[in-house]
Amino acid sequence: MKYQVHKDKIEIFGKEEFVPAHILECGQIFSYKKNEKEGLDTWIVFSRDKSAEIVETENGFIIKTKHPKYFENFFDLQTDYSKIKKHLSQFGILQKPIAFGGGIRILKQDLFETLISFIISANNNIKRIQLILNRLREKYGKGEGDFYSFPTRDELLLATVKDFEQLGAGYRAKYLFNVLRQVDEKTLQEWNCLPTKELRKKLVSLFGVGPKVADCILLFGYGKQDVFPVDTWIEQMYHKFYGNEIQNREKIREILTKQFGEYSGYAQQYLFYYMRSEK
DNA sequence: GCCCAGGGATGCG
DNA sequence: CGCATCCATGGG
Repeated sequence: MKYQVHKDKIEIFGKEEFVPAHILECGQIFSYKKNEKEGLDTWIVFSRDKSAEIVETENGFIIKTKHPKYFENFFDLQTDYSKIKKHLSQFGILQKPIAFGGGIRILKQDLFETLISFIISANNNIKRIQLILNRLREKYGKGEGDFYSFPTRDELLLATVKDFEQLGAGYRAKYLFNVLRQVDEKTLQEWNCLPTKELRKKLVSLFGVGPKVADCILLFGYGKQDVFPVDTWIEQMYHKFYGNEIQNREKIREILTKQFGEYSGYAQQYLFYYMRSEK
C-alpha cells in the first residue's frame, strides 16, 4: 500500500487496504469515536496518551496526528495485506468475510492498555466495554486537551475494587485490582522477547486473563499472528461451518490455529467482523 | 423474566 | 485432567 509520512499527518493512497470502519469496528479496539463533518465520516482514534484523526479524501485518507511515526506502526502500514488476503482466499470459508472486511488491518496497540481493556471485555458486550473504558479514562487518565489519556498503572493503583465496580466493571473489578499488582508496563514489554507459547503462559498466569483474553493481547498487543482468539462469535461461526460435534473452546482453538497457522490472527479478524455484521 | 455479550475463577469428582 | 457453577450489568 502506498502511503507517505509527514510531520503532522500520514497520507494514505487508495481505499482498498485501509478502511477505517473495518479497522475500528472489527472489535480489536474500543477507544475511538466516529464523527460526521459535512456529510463525511471522520474518525478519532485514541492510543495511550496519543490521538489521531482520520479524514477521507478523494483518493484515500489522511491521518492527522502529532505522532505520525507512532501511528505508522500502530496502523501496521508497512505490512502488505494484499498478500495476506490472497493467501487466505484459498479457504472457501473466508471468501465472503474478506470481501466484506477487506480493509481490515491488525493494530499494534499498547500492551498495558490492551491488557486492561480485554480483561474488561470478558463476557461483556462492546458497547458496555467502550462505556467502562471511557469512564476509566475520564476518572484516572490525564487531560490531553480534547480527550483523556489511558491511565498508567501507577494512576490505576489509586483505585479500589469499589471504584472499579462503580465504573460498571461488575465482577471484573477484582480482576483489575489484582492484575495491577501483578505486572507493570515494563514487565509486559520485557515479555516481548519470549516465543508465543511461553508468552501465552505468562499472560494466562495473570488474574482475569484466560485463554481467550491472552490470545487477544498476543494478537492486538504483541503482534503475534499465530493465535486464534475463540469467543462466543467464533464459537458460533465454528458450529455453523464445521458442525456441532466439538463444544470445547480449547479444541476449537487448536483446530483453527492448526488450519490457519501463522495467518490465524488475520483469519480470525475477518471471520469475527463478518459474523457480527450478520446481526 | 430470560438470554446474551470478544470468559474466567473456583470447586468438585 | 474435564466439567459445572457462579459471577455484575444492561440491552433485546
